[in-house]
Amino acid sequence: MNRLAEDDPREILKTYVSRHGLKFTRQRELIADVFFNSQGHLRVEDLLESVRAIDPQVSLATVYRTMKLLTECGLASPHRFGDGHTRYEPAETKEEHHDHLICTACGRIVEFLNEEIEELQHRVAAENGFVVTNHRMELYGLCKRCHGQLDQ
Amino acid sequence: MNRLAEDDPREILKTYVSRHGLKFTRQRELIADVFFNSQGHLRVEDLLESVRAIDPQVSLATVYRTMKLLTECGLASPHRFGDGHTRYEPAETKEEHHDHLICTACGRIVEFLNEEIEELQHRVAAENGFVVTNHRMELYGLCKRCHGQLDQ
DNA sequence: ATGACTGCAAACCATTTGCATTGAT
DNA sequence: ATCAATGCAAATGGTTTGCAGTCAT
Repeated sequence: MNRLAEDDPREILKTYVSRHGLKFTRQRELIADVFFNSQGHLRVEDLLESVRAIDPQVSLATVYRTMKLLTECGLASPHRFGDGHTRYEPAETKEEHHDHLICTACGRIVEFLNEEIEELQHRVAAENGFVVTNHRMELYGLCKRCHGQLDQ
Repeated sequence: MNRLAEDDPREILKTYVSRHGLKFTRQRELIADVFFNSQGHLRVEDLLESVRAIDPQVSLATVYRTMKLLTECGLASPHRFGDGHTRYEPAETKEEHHDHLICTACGRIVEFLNEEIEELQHRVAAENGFVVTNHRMELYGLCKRCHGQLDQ
């Protein structure tokens, strides 16, 4: 539960930024804070809204630029679930990779882990001569609630 | 090898179109022909190029509209592999669903089938209360050729 | 002081759409 | 003849970028 300094995303960002001759601005700090304290799967527009609740001057462009920066330093990862919006979630480590279930009725997004599938993916890739660096797997359908509602 | 009339995409399109009060135009026929005689995974721009080699008057908008129509009648399926372009491939039947391996170096796209993974996907979904209607799985990495080149 | 960052507005770019004309039925 | 489809150009919408002023170092 206790977060060590070297695991704190804010510290990672600070280090990355300084090592690259970049600057740790008020906006970057705010956007990163909002992002890491959110539930994930947020669109840039959503982040902007939350950010502007605190500082109404922040621009959309800056949120885009900051999320790109967070992606570069390995703290965020973008996902596109097909609704034309890029959604960001805190980056995962290799050991805790997860995939997504997306409810096409209510938009709910559920994360899941499955080691067996991961292994099979690597096996299939190897059979085809590929070395996999990353993958995406999304299962679209109806969640329990929406499936129930459609039944009479 | 012999394609029956009811399996011929052109016939399926003709039927769909007439049942819906739509028209089987010269452009639709041409675009469908080009599409079904191509290797798949083509962008709309690519299709337009091939189509214009035969009829230079065809517009981009018509190719977009036709690919949407082919998708509606179940003959084509769109994929987005993350380069900002929608790619179309001939629709698959339920029994022959496949997924993709994408080489991030040369762009090569390889299709594969894996029943085991499909089963696991449904199991995982069920465990989370989901009924899956469709899914996407893409494995990104380096194909044999590109992987070899990077080695010294 | 330097040069990276920001906010703004304009640009991008794949895709969609309005409209007058054309063409399949 | 009817009304859907086409070609064109303009619009859309998420995202990016140029630029002049601002701010972290």
